[in-house]
Amino acid sequence: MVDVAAIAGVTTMTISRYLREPERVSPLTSAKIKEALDSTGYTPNKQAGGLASGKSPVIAAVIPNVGNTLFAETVQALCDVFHGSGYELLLSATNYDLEREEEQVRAMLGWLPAALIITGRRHTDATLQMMRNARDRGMPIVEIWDKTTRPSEFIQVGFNHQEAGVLMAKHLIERGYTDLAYVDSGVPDDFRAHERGLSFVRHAKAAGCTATTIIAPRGEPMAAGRATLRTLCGGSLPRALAFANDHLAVGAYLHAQSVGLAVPDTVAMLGFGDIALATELGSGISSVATQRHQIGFATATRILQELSGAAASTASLPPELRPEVIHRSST
Amino acid sequence: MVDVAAIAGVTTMTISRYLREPERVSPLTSAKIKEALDSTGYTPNKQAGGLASGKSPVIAAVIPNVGNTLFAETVQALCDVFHGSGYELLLSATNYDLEREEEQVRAMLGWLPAALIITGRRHTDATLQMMRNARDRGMPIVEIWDKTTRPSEFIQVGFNHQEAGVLMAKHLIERGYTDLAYVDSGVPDDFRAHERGLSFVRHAKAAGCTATTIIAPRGEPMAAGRATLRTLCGGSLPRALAFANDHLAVGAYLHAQSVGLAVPDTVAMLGFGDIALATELGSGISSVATQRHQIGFATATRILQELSGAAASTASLPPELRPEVIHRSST
DNA sequence: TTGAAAGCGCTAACAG
DNA sequence: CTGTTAGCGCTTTCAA
Repeated sequence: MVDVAAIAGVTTMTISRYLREPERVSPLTSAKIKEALDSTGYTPNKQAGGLASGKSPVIAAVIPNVGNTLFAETVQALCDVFHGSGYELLLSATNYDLEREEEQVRAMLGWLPAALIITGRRHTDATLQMMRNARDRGMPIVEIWDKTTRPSEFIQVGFNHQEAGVLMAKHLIERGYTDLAYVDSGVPDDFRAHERGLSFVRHAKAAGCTATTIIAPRGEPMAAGRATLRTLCGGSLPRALAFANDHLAVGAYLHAQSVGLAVPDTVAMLGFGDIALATELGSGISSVATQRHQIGFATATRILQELSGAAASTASLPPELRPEVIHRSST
Repeated sequence: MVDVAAIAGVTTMTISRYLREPERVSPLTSAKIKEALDSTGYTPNKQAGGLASGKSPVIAAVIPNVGNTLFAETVQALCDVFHGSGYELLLSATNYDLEREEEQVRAMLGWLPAALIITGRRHTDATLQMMRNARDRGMPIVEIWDKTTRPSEFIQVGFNHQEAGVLMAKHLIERGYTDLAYVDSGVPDDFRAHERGLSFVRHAKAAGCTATTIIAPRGEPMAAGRATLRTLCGGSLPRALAFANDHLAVGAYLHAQSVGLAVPDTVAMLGFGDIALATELGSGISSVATQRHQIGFATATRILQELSGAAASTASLPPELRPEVIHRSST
């Protein structure tokens, strides 16, 4: 910056001002600075800037797994919205491990990000402590992909997984099935999937149905779905299956196709997530649409709003992200 | 840090040292510092640290689209390897737009990242200039998902797309097909897909086959694949189709199933990317395996190597990431 | 409209 | 093993 200033014949202060509030620099000076800037290929050092100003144009996001389509699309939406707003995205993956989440959050907060996006509402005590501290210092903290029924201490952009579980049970019951099972994710810390399962089973039983939970093996999810159905075929096969996610459902559906099991006549299947494939496969797999892109979009929008100083009261609430069963032919 | 130092009864320098080189602090002092650290919940300010040390524990990655499974898995691998190494990942998405890429690179370089990961080898002149400058200052720059046959000015971790195109053509020719077509991606800036297509067609023609290129519509790729096949069925259907990516192939495959077109007897299909679904669908779609996880892994490993000061000569070359046709039943 | 001075929180280099 | 000094590159605040 010193070089640029020397070339333009001004002080660094003027350069700095030109970069942040160009309207406060005279047109003549601006022209000189512009030229100097081009000739040097200057890139402002953001660390120095952040240190001096106490803010940093970074937004931190902590996600279980970027490789998962659901989260990947949410992240993509974040990138899209933040692009052009001047914020960068600092990303980290926890691999569904709360300890690792804690480390990541600690590391990210060291960057004094303008906001923190974190997945879900379950965190270690230490993580929660850090989140509260940060919030109290004015940092917007958004929990995504979950939503409690009562008001929460952080902003939440997502939906209620208990309701989602009930929704799944209701759908199957309405379609006339009474012998149900929930195929749960094999990932121990995938709390949201387990939560849907619990309330699925609870609701189904309360409605007088048979309902059990089956845990899919870990590993590649489609293969796990396939394996689960294979195992079930060995014993007693429930009349209708609700899956923790579409990948499991797809795997099971494909297995059914390959062994000639009729869907939904012999076994009905309901997925969760509504990935593109659910529409395309066979005559369509019924699934719960979750608006994963919308979650990213709403989160980013809400954060930008908060950061631009819109009072919490005026800040419009995130749009309703209520999940919805998309009925296709597998149920 | 001043507070922590006061509580522990030492100077900030000792705290700083404890955090970075704990073995150089006496056990007694360490214990006190540890306690002070816990009691305050101190989080080091990374901007200040970076500014002072001239390095920053961040690695920048510029990717076309995080929502795409291929890149998402690469990114996931990056996260996994960098986790624990002390580096964070600064991520941005270009949406296959070189202008946007330029902006992003400029913004990211402002963080003085320890390394830069960028997708592909085509960039605007300004981007290239920035990359060269950075490299000359010692920053490892890695171009991923591509590889030129000649030595390149940057580190490349990926494979050669011309060879991949030839590979696809060869596979189909070996299987006895002579009336071929390449279904290209509808994304104009997906250069790598176009490049595979060009050499696919060139090789096929040189081998005496008929070969054309068909451009898939933009939009959701499976739907695009389906639409492409539907269109082709209206006119003359080539005997074998090579697709720019597996999503297109899957869409087309599903369309074939739904209209009762025999695969591969009426039309053969070869995908690219080898996503999990290619294995699972029907009796399997032949596809080119690209080791997308491996690309992330090799990139991260290589970068850590360079950063740990391993001389360029000793740094082991990234493992061979040669694509490979996985033959299943669709060809 | 521009500049001067001070300092953000940390670490490098050296001294003790 | 621990402390002192200086300064990273920028922005804030105030003065001209």
